[in-house]
Amino acid sequence: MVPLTFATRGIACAPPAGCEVELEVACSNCGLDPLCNVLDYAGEKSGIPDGLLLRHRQVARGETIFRMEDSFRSIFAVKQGSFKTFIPRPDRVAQLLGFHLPGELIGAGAIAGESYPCTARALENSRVCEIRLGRLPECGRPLQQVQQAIIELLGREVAFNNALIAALVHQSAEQRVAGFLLSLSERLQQRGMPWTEFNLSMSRSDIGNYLGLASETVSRTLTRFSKAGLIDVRHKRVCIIQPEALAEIILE
Amino acid sequence: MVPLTFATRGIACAPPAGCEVELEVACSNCGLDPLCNVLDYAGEKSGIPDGLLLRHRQVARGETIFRMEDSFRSIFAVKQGSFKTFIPRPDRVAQLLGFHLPGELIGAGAIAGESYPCTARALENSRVCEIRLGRLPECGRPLQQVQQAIIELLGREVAFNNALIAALVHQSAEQRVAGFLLSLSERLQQRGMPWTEFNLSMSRSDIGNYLGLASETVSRTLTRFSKAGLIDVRHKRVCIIQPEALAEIILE
DNA sequence: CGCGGGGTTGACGCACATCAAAGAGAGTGG
DNA sequence: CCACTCTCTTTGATGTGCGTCAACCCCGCG
Repeated sequence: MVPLTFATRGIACAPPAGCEVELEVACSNCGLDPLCNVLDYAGEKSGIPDGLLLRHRQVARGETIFRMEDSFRSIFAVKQGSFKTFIPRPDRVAQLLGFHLPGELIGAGAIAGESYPCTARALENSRVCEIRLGRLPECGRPLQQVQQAIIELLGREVAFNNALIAALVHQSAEQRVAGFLLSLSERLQQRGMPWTEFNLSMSRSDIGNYLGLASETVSRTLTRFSKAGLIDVRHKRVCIIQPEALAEIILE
Repeated sequence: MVPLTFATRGIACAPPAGCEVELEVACSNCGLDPLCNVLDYAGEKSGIPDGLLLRHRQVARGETIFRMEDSFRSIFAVKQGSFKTFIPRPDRVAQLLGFHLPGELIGAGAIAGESYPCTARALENSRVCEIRLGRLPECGRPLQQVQQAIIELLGREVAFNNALIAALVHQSAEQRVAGFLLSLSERLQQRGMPWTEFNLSMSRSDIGNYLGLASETVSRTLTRFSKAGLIDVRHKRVCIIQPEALAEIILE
């Protein structure tokens, strides 16, 4: 069965000077790399209008990069750290839509519309690249190729969401949590980040909200996995010990 | 809360001669109308290469218009009848992804990829329009506009799926079934079809599979709604009596 | 007429939500 | 450095929504 992920993927940028490079996704591993290549951003500002590409903006933990209903301006790529996207609800607790790891895109869902359909907030101190998509025509690149890149990007997103829906609806709590852990691990691996041991930057209730479980259930399931020797959890730190066993659980 | 739907929307075609027109979606209400307009298909075959647009193909109940892994060729628009899309599973029962009503698209999720991610099967005797998307460059239309139309189409799909995921994961059986009924009704209304009374062309177990419920639960919930006077169900025929009350249920 | 597949209805059990309370970290201030 | 608080996490006890199993019903079809 398809692991629980949700996806949007990032914008290529030059690596920064003198910070923990190992925790930052390389441009070649960033989901927006294809788009950046089309735009010829790989080389330093080669003919790019100023302010069209904002590299490595710092975002503090808890800060939001856009809110629901804000008019659409940019797509963001996570370079470092992590984000959550959610729909604030007047009456009830907010509805979590997804988590975004290094190399992944945020805001792609708004491309077709006028405004962002959700709010995006940093789960930890992070860095993002930003492309002012509305100003793309200025850059003089062939629009056709840019559009093609966007279509492929959205297509992956659609395919992904379909898989996610199919997976989520029928799975037990154990399967969802196992899938969630494997999904995080796979996505980190895909972007060239450490993937056997990593941080759960989101809270248990965020995970529960995302998976449709109570936070207590998430907690219980994690400790059960830990006692069974499948993983090691200490606070927010997770180590995947037996990925095959987790995969087994998902398959029932 | 967002009602349960999933969406892809259709290709504009000329209405057929001498068949139950009231059960067939008008071109102006078809989801692919924007794309058709860009291609200038509204008028009869104005400069369209032969075989690029196939209008009003008959599809018998149970017939599949494409299977998973088939290489991508076309997007389909339902003109009449209904379809289900699903992922066949070797081990277990098939996983249902969605239902497609008149005016809605099928196969849009494959645009970015090489092959269809699911199988599409007619739930009743139906009619579809088909656009050979791979051959679009031949038509001489500005590719840019076509791409823009596709981007918007995919964007809607992404937004829709996000809403669906958010809704599905947290809802009770009653909320899911109520949302499902309202979703069907709204989608029919949107396409100018009869929407207070209509056919549930799919089986109870299809609905259950789609909503992540047992078919018995779907059945029980429907009869409960019926006894409460919210709807009227007789076999496959449904009449929505108190849409407001159903909407109320969804909001908890 | 009998047969078969989908639909309905009931009885029962379990997985997970809910409620409650105690434990553990991260700040904050003395 | 140690209290103190606040939030997040863990763990336990209890209730319930829905899945599962099983029987029966209804309708279409040969």
